[in-house]
Amino acid sequence: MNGTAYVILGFLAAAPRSGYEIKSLVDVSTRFFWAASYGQIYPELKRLEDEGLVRGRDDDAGARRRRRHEITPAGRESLHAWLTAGGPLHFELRHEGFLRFFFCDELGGEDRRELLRTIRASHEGAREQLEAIRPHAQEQGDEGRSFPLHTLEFGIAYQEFIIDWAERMERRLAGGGH
Amino acid sequence: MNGTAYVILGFLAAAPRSGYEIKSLVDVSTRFFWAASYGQIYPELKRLEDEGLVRGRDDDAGARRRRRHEITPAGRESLHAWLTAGGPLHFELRHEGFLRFFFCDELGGEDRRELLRTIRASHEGAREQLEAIRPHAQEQGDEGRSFPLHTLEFGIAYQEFIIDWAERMERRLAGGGH
DNA sequence: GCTCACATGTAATCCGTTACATGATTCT
DNA sequence: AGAATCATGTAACGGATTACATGTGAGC
Repeated sequence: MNGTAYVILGFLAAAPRSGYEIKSLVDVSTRFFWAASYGQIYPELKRLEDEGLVRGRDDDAGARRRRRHEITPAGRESLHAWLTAGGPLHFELRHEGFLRFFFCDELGGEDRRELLRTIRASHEGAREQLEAIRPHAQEQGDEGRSFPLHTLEFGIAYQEFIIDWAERMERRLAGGGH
Repeated sequence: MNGTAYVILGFLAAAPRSGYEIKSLVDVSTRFFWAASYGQIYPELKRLEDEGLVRGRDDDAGARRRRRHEITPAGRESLHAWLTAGGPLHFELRHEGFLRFFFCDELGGEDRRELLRTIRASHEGAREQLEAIRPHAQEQGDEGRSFPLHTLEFGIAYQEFIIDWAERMERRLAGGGH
């Protein structure tokens, strides 16, 4: 079972959802530290159904064709087991900006500062996207789920940490000359 | 061309290397924000050779069978073009700890604090690994390449930022109750 | 003599994205 | 009428890891 399976179970634990809804929720919440695409979600929903962790039923209530997925008791158990499991946590970062920065000795001073501006700009963009999501997290908070908002606030602080670092480094390289 | 190709070009820009050496260098430097395995490096070296960005020769100097790879002028150009390219930077984070934290409303107070301790412990581990690498980065600094050390120091600060957040959140959840 | 580090590669597999194909409904 | 959104899926592809296969040389 991979992380994406638990994203699905996690959202289904709060309410039954369609695959489309799960994807939309991911896009306004977990995507900055755990993204997921349709190409994963639909096959994974089927797999979870086969394993008995999710039950899917064609939904005739609305006008539109739609498949409603519910978490099963076994699914809840599996989710809880994952949430409380010991052992190492999967952690993976791929950051092209830092990779370039690492090789910055190959560059001149102006190119270096330009790179830092690019890094800063991209994290400022990410911060804005997170800020745009805040209303959704706040709604979750109003409904008694406070951790989506905690997570979002961490995410914003995380972006700001990198932005501040880039700023400091820009100034340092500007001062030191080259 | 993917990021891993540029890791290779970046290291070859400083000195000719074998595939094995490149992998070893990655493991003591870029792996925390850009990892690479043999399964990527060897085929990628071949591909870069086919494209004329790298020249590989069987090395008879040492006793051991070994293939020595040099960057070509075209390779240097390609590296420089990548280092100074505009446009968005690839950035990807997958963090199982935050994913769990996001779904923490499903848990009780003690389980939440335990999760935060697990998150903190894993980043403390990462920080130690980075500290262990410091001598290598310092050597690079002594040889005139200062950005590996800058990058490492950022990496350590990054780990500490997350550790501090986890600590604060632990205290907050301990105080406020569940 | 044994083990560790050096050294090169490939194959299977996994995980994930992108693009495609299809179609209904709602909003303007 | 047309565009956007809701909705479900698959196929092709790419990127990366893991495990495997093989062998040499250096130091204990």
